[in-house]
Amino acid sequence: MTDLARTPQQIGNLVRRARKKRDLSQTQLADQAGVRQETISLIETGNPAARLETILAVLAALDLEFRIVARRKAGPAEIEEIF
Amino acid sequence: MTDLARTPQQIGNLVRRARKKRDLSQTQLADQAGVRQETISLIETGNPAARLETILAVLAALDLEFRIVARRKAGPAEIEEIF
DNA sequence: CTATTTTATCGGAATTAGCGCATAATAGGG
DNA sequence: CCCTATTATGCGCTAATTCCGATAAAATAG
Repeated sequence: MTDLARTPQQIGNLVRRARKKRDLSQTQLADQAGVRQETISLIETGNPAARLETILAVLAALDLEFRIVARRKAGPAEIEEIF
Repeated sequence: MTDLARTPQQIGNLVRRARKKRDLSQTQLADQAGVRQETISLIETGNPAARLETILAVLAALDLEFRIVARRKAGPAEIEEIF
């Protein structure tokens, strides 16, 4: 489970994986994050213009958080981290 | 340097610190990130509705990146991480 | 294969980022 | 102190999220 989050797609994939690991539906996660199911759908599919506060709310609902770190050269495991 | 980024404010502060460490003005950073100086100003002051792609572009311009990790209990050093 | 859950999508309304252009306000150096 | 570089705001505009209320479409269960 790579936690690298350089693109909206990667973030969306990580959100989806974390949500499924907790056996939550988009609707359930949406409720906990205070947003709509539609919004979760957009985020998981990589909406690049999502609002920062929305992403943060979703991560918090999943007991996750961002960390800002020095950019590292992407290793083989991270290349094209689509799924 | 705490890289915890739970709120737009924390992210803004981290961006500002990283920018200054590199001796860049908002205008210079804006150019590198492909946005406007005003946008950098807003981000640094904690604009909660900033677009995700904008934040990612700014971080990339600073050679930084997000990582998504399990939320940890905020230690004493992170409490009220305003500056 | 059918029914139910889950996810993706639609129209409209409201809100707001980010752009262009421009200028106050603030900070810093000489 | 003053002048300059830097940062914070301003207005009009376009574009796009997000909300609301629903509903297709897709996936899963029975």
